[in-house]
Amino acid sequence: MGRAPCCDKNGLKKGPWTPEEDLKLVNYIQKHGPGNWQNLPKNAGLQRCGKSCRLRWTNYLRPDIKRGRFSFEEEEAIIQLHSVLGNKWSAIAARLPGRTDNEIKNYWNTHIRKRLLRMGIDPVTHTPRLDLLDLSSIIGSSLCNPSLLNLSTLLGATSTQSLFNPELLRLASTILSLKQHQNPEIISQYNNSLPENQLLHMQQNQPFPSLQPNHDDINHDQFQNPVQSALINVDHQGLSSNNVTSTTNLTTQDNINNVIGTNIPSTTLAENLVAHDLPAESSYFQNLFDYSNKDFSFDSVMSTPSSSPTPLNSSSTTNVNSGAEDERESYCSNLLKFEIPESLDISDFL
DNA sequence: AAACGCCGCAACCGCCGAGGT
DNA sequence: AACCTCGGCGGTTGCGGCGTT
Repeated sequence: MGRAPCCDKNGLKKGPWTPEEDLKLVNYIQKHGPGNWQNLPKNAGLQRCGKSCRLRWTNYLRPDIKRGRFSFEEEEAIIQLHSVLGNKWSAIAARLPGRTDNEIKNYWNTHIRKRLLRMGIDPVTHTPRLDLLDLSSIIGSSLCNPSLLNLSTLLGATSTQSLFNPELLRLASTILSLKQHQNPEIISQYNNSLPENQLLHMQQNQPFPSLQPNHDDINHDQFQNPVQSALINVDHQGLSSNNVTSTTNLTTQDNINNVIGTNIPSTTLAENLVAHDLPAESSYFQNLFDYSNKDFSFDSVMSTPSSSPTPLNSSSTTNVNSGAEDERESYCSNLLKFEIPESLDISDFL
């Protein structure tokens, strides 16, 4: 393990520590305490530099170090703390008893960071970014489970099953914008059925405003974005499966595929979470969605999901970590599924 | 079974700030 | 004020293990 000795200047050893060296270091510190690291190796009879001894002690030999896999709670804490503190590993480690900054840094770089990237979440800003989304893995996981291929569910084929989450909106945004460039005539045909003001939203092709957690200065007007308009238009302008199948034999999937010109399987965020091995009940994602939800200002208009036994908490901008377990589950439900009541006229909110 | 490539992680490197002289 | 030492921190490296071909 570790870097091999690259030099041996000053007669000091480098590279992996032997059990004998560890024993010497532990014995010395147990007797005398760390004290001056510069003098420690000489006094302890070690052919190491003080820095090397300090690192070995703080990162490996310290008795209060907790070894082994990170628990879900620890992992969640790391993600949340990182969203606040950034790469301040020592500050994060200070809040995780028994874990060292080096261990947390390694775990972040080898596990969490990659997982966030796969999910299309920028590990630096903690905001959803479609350009980071590993579509191939999502598509792959969807292909393995044909039941996930129901794009009509994603885009709200029935008004009681509408799903709204920023990642899917972002996905749809890019798909639509890409196809707008590739097949402008198709988009144009589709747009002909839309009111002018809604058409404008779709053609603006602007990126989503950044959904930065942990900031209070959320712009509540940000929910008026072209993607959301587009998706709501899809829902309201006759692309629902009921309307479509009543006039043609095409399914909503077919219609969407016609619009975007390709077969894009869909999956819900919950399925993504499962597929990427991240616990769906993570409050990090509750928060992430919470802020997205805040952006969209939908929290005040959403009704209780029919599939959820827990009423939607109307004050979704509160700190989810301080709530009781049922509240946590409620937020989880909100994270994973948004539903719009049949009677609700969404255009009122646009 | 061997070769290859990827991944995890311990350890090193270089920089920086605090404190002492 | 300038210099030096020390400790801390974040970034990077590269070996060993493991899975895949």
